[in-house]
Amino acid sequence: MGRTPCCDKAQVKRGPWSPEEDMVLKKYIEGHGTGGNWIALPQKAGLKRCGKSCRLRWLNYLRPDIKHGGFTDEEDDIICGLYNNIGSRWSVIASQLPGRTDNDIKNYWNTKLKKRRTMAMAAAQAPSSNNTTSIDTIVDRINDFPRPPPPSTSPVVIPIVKDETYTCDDFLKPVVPSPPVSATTDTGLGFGRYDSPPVVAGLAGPPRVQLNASDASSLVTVDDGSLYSDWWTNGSGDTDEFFLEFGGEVPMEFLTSSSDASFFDTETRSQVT
DNA sequence: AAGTTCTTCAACCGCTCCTCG
DNA sequence: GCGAGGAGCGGTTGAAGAACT
Repeated sequence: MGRTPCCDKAQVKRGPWSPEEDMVLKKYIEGHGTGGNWIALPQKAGLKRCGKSCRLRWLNYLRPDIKHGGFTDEEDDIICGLYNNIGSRWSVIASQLPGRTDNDIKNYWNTKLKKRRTMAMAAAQAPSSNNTTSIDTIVDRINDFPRPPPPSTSPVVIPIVKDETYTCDDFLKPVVPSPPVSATTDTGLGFGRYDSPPVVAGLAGPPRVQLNASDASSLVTVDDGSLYSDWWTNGSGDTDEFFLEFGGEVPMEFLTSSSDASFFDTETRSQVT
């Protein structure tokens, strides 16, 4: 038994809204308000639409003072900065941008800003001409990487945007301070997803980091000729995001192959296939 | 000019959260 | 305290138009 659907899909119209439907919905809400009940609204307004569809149409398109497109540089910076701080909390980000909807911002991020960030990451990581780089450089790059916030059970604090300066072009500078570095661990610096011990690729054992080559940033050859990489991964399955905290002296020591998704055992420091 | 690929964004889906009885 | 139902949210899809070959 699934849950009762909010409306009968066979009875409601779907797809793009016609100007007539827009007018009916707009006039009804302007005259009566939503009544705090979107499910009942379409019937009252005489629309053959699902209540959720009406809500979405109103909030994302018909609502007064909505701005579409034409994001300013300042808005770009705010979105980038907030994404850096709180991740894909589009509704929270939208609340900081008057006239913008979460859907608009989400689309804008996915089509424009995400690409820009990817390019910025690639540029920041481009190996030097002799194809080697120092460990210090790698540590700097890793520290400068934008990263999603660590999981937290504490309430989300909405940043006060006006008191902070964000620049998209300078997006690699983290707004969130990096976690404190332990002086005793020598396992590198990075972050990714933590897979609960019993369920990673059917293997039991210690925690493992899932590395997904498609999301991993480029490997870098360091002075001694060995390969290093910071990384950013989406992982898959039932995973919990976490920050791996590594020491500052040796940033990474893993992953000499960048082929398909692989797992890295943080305890044995070996790749698990 | 025609076909193909890419980009954009409105809309849908399914999930979680919240409220109320 | 519990369950039902509505609201809200984020991820994803797909149609339409633009750009490219």
